[in-house]
Amino acid sequence: MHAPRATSRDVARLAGVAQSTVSYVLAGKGSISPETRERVRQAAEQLHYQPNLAARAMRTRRTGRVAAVMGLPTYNPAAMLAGASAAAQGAGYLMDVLHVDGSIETRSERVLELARSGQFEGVLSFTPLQPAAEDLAPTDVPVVVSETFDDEMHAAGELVDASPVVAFVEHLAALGHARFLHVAGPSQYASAVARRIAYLATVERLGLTSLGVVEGDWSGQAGLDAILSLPEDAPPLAVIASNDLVAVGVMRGAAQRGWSVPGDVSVTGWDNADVGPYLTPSLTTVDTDRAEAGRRAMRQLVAALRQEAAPHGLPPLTTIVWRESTAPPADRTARP
Amino acid sequence: MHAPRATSRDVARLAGVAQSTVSYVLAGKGSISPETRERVRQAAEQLHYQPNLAARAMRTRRTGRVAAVMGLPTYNPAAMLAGASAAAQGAGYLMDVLHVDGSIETRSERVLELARSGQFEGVLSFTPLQPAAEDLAPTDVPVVVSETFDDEMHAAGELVDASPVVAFVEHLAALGHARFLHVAGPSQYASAVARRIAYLATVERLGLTSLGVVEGDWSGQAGLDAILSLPEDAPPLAVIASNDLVAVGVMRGAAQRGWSVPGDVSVTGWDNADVGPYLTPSLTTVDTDRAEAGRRAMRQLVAALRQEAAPHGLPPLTTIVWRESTAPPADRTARP
DNA sequence: CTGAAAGCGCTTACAG
DNA sequence: CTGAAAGCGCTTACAG
Repeated sequence: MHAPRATSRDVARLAGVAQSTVSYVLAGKGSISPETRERVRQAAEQLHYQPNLAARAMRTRRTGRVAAVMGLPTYNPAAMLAGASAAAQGAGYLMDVLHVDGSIETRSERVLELARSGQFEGVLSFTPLQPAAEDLAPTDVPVVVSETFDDEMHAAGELVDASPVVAFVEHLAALGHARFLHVAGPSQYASAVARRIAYLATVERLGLTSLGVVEGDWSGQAGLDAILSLPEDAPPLAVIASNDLVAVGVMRGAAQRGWSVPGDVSVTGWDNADVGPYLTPSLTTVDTDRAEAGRRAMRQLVAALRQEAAPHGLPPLTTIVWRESTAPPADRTARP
Repeated sequence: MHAPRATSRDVARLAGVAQSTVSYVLAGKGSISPETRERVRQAAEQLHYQPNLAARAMRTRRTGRVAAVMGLPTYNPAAMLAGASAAAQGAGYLMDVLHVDGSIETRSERVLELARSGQFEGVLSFTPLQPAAEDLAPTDVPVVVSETFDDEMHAAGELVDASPVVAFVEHLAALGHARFLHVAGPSQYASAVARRIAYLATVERLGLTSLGVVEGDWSGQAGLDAILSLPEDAPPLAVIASNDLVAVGVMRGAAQRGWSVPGDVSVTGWDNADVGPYLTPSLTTVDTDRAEAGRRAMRQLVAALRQEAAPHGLPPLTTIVWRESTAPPADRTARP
């Protein structure tokens, strides 16, 4: 049943040629006669021959692999990894995914180990690292940290990230909303900070009232608690939640207090989760093109490998999806 | 800034010893004097020396790595991979994650390539493969397909998988429900088939009425469509949905038709998604211990690597979480 | 206690 | 057109 692993030597023996000839034939290099070529190919086929990549890597000093490192999983990273993987393959690399966790120091150390292990030609990190990490890696093994998920406050990331918050507040104000609440993400996250700043700036610029910024942990409970702690006269108001799960918590809180959504409480999410369109009311949210984010990040690594400049000034990855959870405020004075 | 990659030769030169001595010291083998040991260790530290794993693998014929192969991502695989990774590390292996897609033939071929590449000591597949794949791999590279997600109908997997369906129907019947509907998953999935069989058998055994089994694609739309196509006199009924997303679609469908949940329509999900507790009503569902599933699968691979028997007869991985979406049927005759 | 040497399976200049 | 040989960086018997 089981096949023993064949080496190029085995193939050479079966084909009656030198081992180096096998190597030439399979690499498509050298000048080998068509007959020999065919004999070798058949022998290789018959033995299910496949080059030992460890040996090849040692000889060529090229592994053809890059590592993609992730920390705590961002909400459904599959699409992002698919994009990165496709970009890697397009450039002639295979991508492995590795998970690291612990403090930023631990993660940085672990990434350096990967870079020094000789297993990878480059490392793309989707988790923040110490700035020094990119410099401590071996000369020929670039380490690139994806800006998309960086903990630092890059100007580009900041603006791109927060622009939907501005659009949300402006649109809701145009619908007639004057009172807002923001259930923010934890302030360790650059994206959470950027959105909070954008929220406060926009509310002030438009002369609106903010009932506050509540810091949450991206959980449904955070949204629920935020609503339950509001005064009875809070509605009508508009809530900018840090993600869809928080927004669902907000909706439940509203239901518990007898406030209607979207009339008494309009709410926006972030992430475009699968359930969004099927909630009642369906949820207004932000869709992020994760596959494109992955592709862009990998292209940065490939540019570093080729010692080229990385592409710049690309369009934002986010799109707003308007649904039923955002509407003009209900006229509460007209109520029974 | 950048450090060139150091080899054991570099360390030996710096420490003033033979290259083989470096190897002995770092492996903790051989009998090396404490002084030499210390000199070598310091030199290695100073140069950030780290053994080239490709070279080590070639010499030892051991890579210390196993591959975990996934197809289309199961709903949030992170916990499962974390469990598998922990089990691998506990057994002295590093785990890489690779994604494969395409037909079952393509995937099987790709997995065999991995097994023959010399990069991995074993392969654990979380995606179904052709039965022959496990036999065509090299003698010393076991390929194990995780039963948890197998497409084939294993007796064990079948029973374990479907038991919550039995419990759902029994419990709902005890609450007074007599009319049921099942929105099933696609019949290519073993789990979908097992649940459908369990549903039909239980409904019949208890003398209940089934309004049918609708085959869906795990989407919210499937749940929505199933409800919209029911006759006006369908309620009160209980819907067994194939997952939480489908269940949310069912809830939206009920809202559109003016049917209350859980009074007119009780509904159960599957997966214990994050949003479940915050929906209105909150969703009764099935929680699967994904980390344990990953651990068990990896233990099977490790058992194969050690040529030991795999553990058997383990308790099920599922727990039912009862919430608000399941309740006694409303008395519709008493309605306005 | 330490070092010289073989060899893992490959690729690639080089000699025939 | 083909083959013998070196060497990638390691580990490990073996000789001193």
